Amino acid sequence: MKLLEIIIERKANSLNRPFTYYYDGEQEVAIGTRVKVNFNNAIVLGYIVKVETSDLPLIELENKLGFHLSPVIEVIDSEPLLNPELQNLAAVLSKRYLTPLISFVQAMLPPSLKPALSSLKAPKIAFEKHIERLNKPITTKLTSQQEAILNELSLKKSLPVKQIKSKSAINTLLKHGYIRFFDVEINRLKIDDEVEYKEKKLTLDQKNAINSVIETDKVVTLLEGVTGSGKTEVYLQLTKHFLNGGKNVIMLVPEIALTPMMVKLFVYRYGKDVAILHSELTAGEKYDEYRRIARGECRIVVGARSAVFAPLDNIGLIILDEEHVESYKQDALPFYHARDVAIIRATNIGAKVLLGSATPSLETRARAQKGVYNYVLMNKRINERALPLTTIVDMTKAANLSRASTIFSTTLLAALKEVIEKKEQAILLINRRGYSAYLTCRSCGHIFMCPSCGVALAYHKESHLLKCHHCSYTTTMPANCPKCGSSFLAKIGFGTERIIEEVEKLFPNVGVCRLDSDTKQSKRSLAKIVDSFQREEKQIMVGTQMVAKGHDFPNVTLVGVVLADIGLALPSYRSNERTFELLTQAVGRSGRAYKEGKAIIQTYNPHHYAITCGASQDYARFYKLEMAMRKVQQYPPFTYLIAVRFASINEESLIALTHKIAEWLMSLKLNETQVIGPLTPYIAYQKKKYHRFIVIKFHRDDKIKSELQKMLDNLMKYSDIDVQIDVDPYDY
DNA sequence: TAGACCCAATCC
DNA sequence: GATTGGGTCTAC
Repeated sequence: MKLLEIIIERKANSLNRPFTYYYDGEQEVAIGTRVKVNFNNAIVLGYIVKVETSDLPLIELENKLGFHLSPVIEVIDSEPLLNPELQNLAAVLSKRYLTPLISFVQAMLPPSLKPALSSLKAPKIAFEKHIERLNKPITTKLTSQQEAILNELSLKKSLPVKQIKSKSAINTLLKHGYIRFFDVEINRLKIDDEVEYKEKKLTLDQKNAINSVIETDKVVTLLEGVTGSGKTEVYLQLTKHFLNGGKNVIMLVPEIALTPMMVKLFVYRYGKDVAILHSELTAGEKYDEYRRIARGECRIVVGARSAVFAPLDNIGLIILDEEHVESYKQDALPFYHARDVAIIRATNIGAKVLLGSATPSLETRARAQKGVYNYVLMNKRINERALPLTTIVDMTKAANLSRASTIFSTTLLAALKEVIEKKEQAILLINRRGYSAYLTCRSCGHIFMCPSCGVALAYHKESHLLKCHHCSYTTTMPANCPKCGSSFLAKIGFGTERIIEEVEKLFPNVGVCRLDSDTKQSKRSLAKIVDSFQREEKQIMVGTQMVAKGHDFPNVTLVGVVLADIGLALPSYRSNERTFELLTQAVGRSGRAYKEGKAIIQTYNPHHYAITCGASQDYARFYKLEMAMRKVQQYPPFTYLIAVRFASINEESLIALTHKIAEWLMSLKLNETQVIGPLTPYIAYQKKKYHRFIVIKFHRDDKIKSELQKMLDNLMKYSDIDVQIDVDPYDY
């Protein structure tokens, strides 16, 4: 009889431990395969983490172990889902991030293979029916169609049935036993590789960068290269170098939807050796790609965040393009950062990591500066192109405001007019969806709030709804104030919809389109909007930060940031960095081809360095000033942060417990460690639960994680309180 | 995390 | 008398 230790699909801290079942069936059982079991009156899938054999009878085993043993209902897989390298990585990450092991195992696998009951209903292998020739000699008279099929079969060995027009010819050939059907596994993902690529001659900078990555004895290299310095070519040629050396490569990009070019280039260059993994693939496509990688049929994986877990063997290099982009951090369980996972994984297997960015995250840049990472700079643009001429408009100065519009300054209005007259294009960026930021009652001051989050609801004109931008709550636009009954409701602040309206009012005959997460509902509509703008059917595009990313519109000569300050006020130590990055990106959209570009930034903080440096695309200065700020405030990279988040239906017990935990953490008197809180988050009440959090700021992790682990173990008793730990949080 | 069990409130 | 909802407990 086999004793199996399994972890089950539930992602609760209190269940983050193995449970033992017995199995006396015939099938092979190994670490890393899934089993179906009965767990506390429910059928769940478990994932085997240990296998033991025993000759003792069941009753004696139960006595020895001290609990009742249940049988495994079914063994699902015939072989392990994860190779030993990934098994080990999951275990390491679970410890590092203080997160249930099962959540990492699930993150590593496509929906069809996840240890979760839902995987059994997910897509299976897809087949296509083919025919092949049997070696029975031809004894009957053949029609011309039958003959044609046999001829083709003698050349190609097998043919997909759906390619053959005449069903009856197939049937006759089958009946005579000349051919037979068989199934061929197919790949549901069709990759578009319509792009021209010629290997480019490298500049000196690029050659240096490539050699530096190859020659360094450090695991990580930061490639800081200004926009247009040719980082992509460095990635492609480094990939070639590693492939030639017999090693495989993972290429991570922030969001595939916004950077289709990178995928196309790799696919064009390496064809079937490339697999693609990202969240917009269907479950079937993910499954097919995953198996191709696991079977060793590919040598390069291009993908988003979770592709860092690709089951690729023999990895020599992991590249992260746009290393600073926040989407590399997963903001739900398991809270990992793809960059850190890449570094851990590469270190374990003796591979290298290349981080590329024009504006590296401060942590990365600081480590490069300190010599922890190898540091390569490429600050020459290949096609020397002037930076856009950027103007910062101080919206606190009355002289800058225009009579024609409450939103656009005279400067931005004039620039828009000029673009329209010249038949060029403009992008207007406003980092807020909807029509107005909130709705308030003119007579009593009531503000319409989300009942589940307690934040102001945004008014959306197109759908005529009040929407919560944090949860899915929506309600119809009320006619009267629920408090005083007044019908004088004011829409305060503005978003993309309002900007569109303003543009249409001011420039009635100009085509305008909107790009934000409301209009991008589906993959197709995003592409449609982008396409129509690309074909210059529309002259002005209004959108959220989405418009600032990736796309290349050669005829855009004006970028207007309607209100640059929105991000600055957000409660996070990273808000300056976010604002700087957004502005740098936005400004960089202007004048990308031969025409000279302009950018206009409207702000109430015209002297804030995040805004001035963003406007002038001065990363070096921003880095210096922001580092000074972080040092004073003791934020990363000068410290490490861990956020411990608590949630409960019962506010009183939540407050009591979080205070107790904060006091306990402080009483540990850990070296150079600061315990902050309990704090009330921006969204203090959500999904019927109250929220609090504690932040731990520290310089070195001597004991913190082990103490937090103790806390989690003790907290198992309090089932009415959820605890989540976010290592290296972004939203504090 | 989710089902089971218990108890009380609520309904026709 | 049956049904619904909330709180608590536990898992191999």
